[in-house]
Amino acid sequence: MAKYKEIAKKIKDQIQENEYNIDLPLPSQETLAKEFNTSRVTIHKALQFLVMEGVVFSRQGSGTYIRKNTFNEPSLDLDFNEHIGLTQRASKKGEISNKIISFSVRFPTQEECEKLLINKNDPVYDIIRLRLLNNEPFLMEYTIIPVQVIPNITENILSSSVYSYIKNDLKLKIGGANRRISADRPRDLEIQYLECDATDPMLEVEQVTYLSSGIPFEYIHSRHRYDKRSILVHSLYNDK
Amino acid sequence: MAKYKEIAKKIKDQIQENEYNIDLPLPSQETLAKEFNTSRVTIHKALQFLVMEGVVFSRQGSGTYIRKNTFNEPSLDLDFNEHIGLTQRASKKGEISNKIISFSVRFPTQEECEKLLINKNDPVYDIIRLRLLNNEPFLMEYTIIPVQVIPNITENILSSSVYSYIKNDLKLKIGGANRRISADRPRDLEIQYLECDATDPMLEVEQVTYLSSGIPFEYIHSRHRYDKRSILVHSLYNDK
DNA sequence: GAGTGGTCTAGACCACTAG
DNA sequence: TAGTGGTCTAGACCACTCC
Repeated sequence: MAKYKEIAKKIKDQIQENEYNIDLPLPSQETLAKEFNTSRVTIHKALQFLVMEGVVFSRQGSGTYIRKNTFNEPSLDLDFNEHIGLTQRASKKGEISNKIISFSVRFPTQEECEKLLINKNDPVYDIIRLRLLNNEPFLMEYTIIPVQVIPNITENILSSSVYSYIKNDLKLKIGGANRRISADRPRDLEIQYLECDATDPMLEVEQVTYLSSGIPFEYIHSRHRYDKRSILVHSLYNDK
Repeated sequence: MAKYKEIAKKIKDQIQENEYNIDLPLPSQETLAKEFNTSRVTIHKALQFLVMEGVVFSRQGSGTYIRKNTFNEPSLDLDFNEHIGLTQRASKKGEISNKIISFSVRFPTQEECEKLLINKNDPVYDIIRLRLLNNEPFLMEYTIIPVQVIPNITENILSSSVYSYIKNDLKLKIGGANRRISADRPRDLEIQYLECDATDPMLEVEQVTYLSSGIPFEYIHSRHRYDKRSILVHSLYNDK
């Protein structure tokens, strides 16, 4: 791991173990540079990294301070600033399991071609899964994956984690995702499987995920029970 | 403005004007460094900035490529990666106006004290506004602002933009925000003002906004008509 | 092996904050 | 005015990709 990330991790750990006074600035970059036996630029980069994670914030001329975050208690939140897949993410809160509702191969729709940057003759997997936490259903996921990009998907893989198949078996890296979040009414399938009422709102996340090569590899609609899920986002503003 | 941000802006403009072949990598960092008459570190920083904005992505050993984004057509999206306030943000799409439903001063609740890091004796503004695009209501906003942090708020300011009052008149900088997004049923007030049905889902954003000094200055619940609003987020993954 | 992006250094200067 | 973080440089080495 890069030195600046290691330093960032150490500082973060120290913050979480209350080794710094939360009301005072951290030691200056110069002090930290001596402490970690490195250059100030590297310390600056480490702190920058923590700024992006929302752990600290810096004020030119004043110092770097610990950020007192607001939404960190919660129950079943999905934090887009944590960079891990759903399975690992939610497993902190309990036992995640998957139920495969359907699994097939077909040709893509026009919209799927556009989102996944493929041709209409490139077959895609069409997967519908129900996801449960401690055996309680909380989300339905409609997944489209191009066969040529992620080949040889099996029911076994779908029951555990597609992400670890991609990372560990195919040795591919995941680069990022674009998401659109909205609210909607439930469909019949969701009323049935999520055991919710026809008047219950749904929280929908529409998402295209990319490999680090820039190739999109999945187009997902996930629809969440509104009472079991919320999404955390934190933003920085850079404009003057 | 910092040199690396100026360069980032120029490169971004060039990309948007199709001055680069979208399927080929950008010129190498070394080439760009010569072109912009600067060091490679500065070019690297500029490209890093564009990576964070989701404009390009880099692959070690290969090059830096233009990202073909997926959700950029839309109608009334709120993009958390654009760093501007609602008023400017949505004004691209039409005429934004505000209707003040109520405006008062009171002592904060326990929860408001915790989110805003204030004491129970520090008065807060309590503001309810209806926001309209082209005279059609699309969101209701419940805002709590500590009087001591943002003093002298008037109905006039509320009708235009609190953010520009903070930036232009008070000369304060906005640092960032934490948000929680969820879905919910509408309340009576929303059914009335947003002209929606009791069974319509609502998209809710709960948000604490900070000044660049780290002091929280507003705690907002905004509740959006589900058919008029979605939220865009883009994420990068850094884990190996 | 040649070319690419990622990281690191040491030193410098600047912009800003606070006493 | 002293101390802080923000930026920039020139040069170096490494890890990775692609031929």
